[in-house]
Amino acid sequence: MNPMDSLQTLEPGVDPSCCVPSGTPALSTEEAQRKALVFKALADPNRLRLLSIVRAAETGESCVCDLTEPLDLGQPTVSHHLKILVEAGLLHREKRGTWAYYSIIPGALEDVAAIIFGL
Amino acid sequence: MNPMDSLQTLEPGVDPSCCVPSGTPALSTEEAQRKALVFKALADPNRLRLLSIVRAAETGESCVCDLTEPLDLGQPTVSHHLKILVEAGLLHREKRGTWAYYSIIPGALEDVAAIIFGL
DNA sequence: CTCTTGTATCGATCGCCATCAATCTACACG
DNA sequence: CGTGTAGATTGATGGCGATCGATACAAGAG
Repeated sequence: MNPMDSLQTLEPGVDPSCCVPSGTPALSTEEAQRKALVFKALADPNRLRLLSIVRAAETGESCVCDLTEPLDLGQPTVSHHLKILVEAGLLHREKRGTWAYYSIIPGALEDVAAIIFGL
Repeated sequence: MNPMDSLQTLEPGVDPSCCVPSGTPALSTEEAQRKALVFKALADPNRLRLLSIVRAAETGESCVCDLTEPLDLGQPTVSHHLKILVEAGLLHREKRGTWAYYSIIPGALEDVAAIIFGL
């Protein structure tokens, strides 16, 4: 479960799906599983709202305390959702002092769109 | 649970999210839930493979019997996955004779990408 | 060092979902 | 009509995930 490993390694040059022969479908089992991870992260309403809030923030980043209230969720739950978004390669976590600031990784949303069109 | 109702009504002109005031986050609860439905449909490896196979088909459509084998799943399970994809507004189902043919709804993938960039 | 505050982790619970076996429906063919 | 086949539906089951309360960890304030 290596963080920062989902979107980054999605389309390496050695991707065997570029010219799939036959027998196996266009998408291999492992590829499908890896790509599904990103959509799993997006498949929760509260996580979509988290991304929306973080993205709409003026500074481009938000700390957990700013995210707990508008979602009407407990702090552990919000922290859990943020972790999932980080592991999916969508959010970046930076701890400054007591607070943890989350921001959208540049290009992450474009990468997700690329997955969709690359099906 | 009205089929054909997920992606089609995603961006009507009256979408209240275009100029959200404040207080509530950028994404309302209902909006987030509706948009999450599409990603839920994409959040399963086997469903991603289904989309991939249907999309790669020469005729642009496939029947269930062509999809059961490459996925190594039972026929009821494949039928279930296809239903979810249809209800998400991603696949179109057309029954001709004994067979049911599934094809990707034109513009559906573009609509999903629009959701991502419109967060 | 102690206290407080922000955040992460743990453990448990509950509901949803993926899957299968069995059954049902619809259609084609004699 | 009966038979066979493609597909959908149902019911049951096992596992994963969303949520919470409690707790642990980290860092600044005093």
